[in-house]
Amino acid sequence: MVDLSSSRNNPQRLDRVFQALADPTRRQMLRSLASRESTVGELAAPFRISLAAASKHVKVLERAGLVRRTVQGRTHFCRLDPKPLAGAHDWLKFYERFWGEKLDALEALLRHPDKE
Amino acid sequence: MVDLSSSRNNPQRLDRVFQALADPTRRQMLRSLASRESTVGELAAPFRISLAAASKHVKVLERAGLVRRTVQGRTHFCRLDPKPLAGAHDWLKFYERFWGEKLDALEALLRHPDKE
DNA sequence: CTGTCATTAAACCGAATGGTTGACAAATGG
DNA sequence: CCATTTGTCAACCATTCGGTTTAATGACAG
Repeated sequence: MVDLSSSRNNPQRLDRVFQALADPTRRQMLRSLASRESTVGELAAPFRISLAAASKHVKVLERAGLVRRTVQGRTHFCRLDPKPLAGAHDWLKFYERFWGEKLDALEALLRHPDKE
Repeated sequence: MVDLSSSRNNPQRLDRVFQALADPTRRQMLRSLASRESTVGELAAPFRISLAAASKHVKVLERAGLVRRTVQGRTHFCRLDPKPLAGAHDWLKFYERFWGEKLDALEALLRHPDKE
């Protein structure tokens, strides 16, 4: 029995992941979490936003499965869960062949079609 | 002079790309465009949405730099421009080491071609 | 008990999103 | 000329987003 909700190929999960990545604040938070586990307050610190706003961002990342949280007393420790990123990476990988060197030739051909 | 708006590392562009990818309809449109250049009507056909809605989706993809359009008479031909996807791919590549090391058997099993 | 600290919850705001409908423009074809 | 096709635009609607402020929860320190 496969856990579809956490599958790399679950399109709904992909929606949430890509949407989570669509915000620079959240992307920067992920970068920060890549180097060290942090509390919500630490994640909020680099930004000129309220703690409540940062808390919302963390929740979005959590909903996308990119962050896991462990509550210890009154502080919430967040750590990166990279697995959903692999799903996004896989999705993009399909298009890898299109941006290679060969594309330029194809593009030139499409732009200047001297024959059919 | 560097064209920042089309740079792979332009964060604003990355915002728009990830946001464009956060919708399953648009992802499917990109898939379709990967195999063949299509008109807006052709892109809209597989979905139960109005042509106007599809037109909006195409515009979002265009704003993200993922689709280029050439108008020929009354029909608009859209084709994939994959370069911004390379930027997104690059961003994700940074995190590859986080999931690459700990790929267990189950995850390898789930690593199948996209069904989307 | 009483504060203070870390964080979420709730209510609100303006802007964006994804969808609709109806009107419009322009090219095509009788 | 007239109708149809292709697509956009404008207005509208409900929902979501990213932000705020103010309140509430809950854990530690006196």
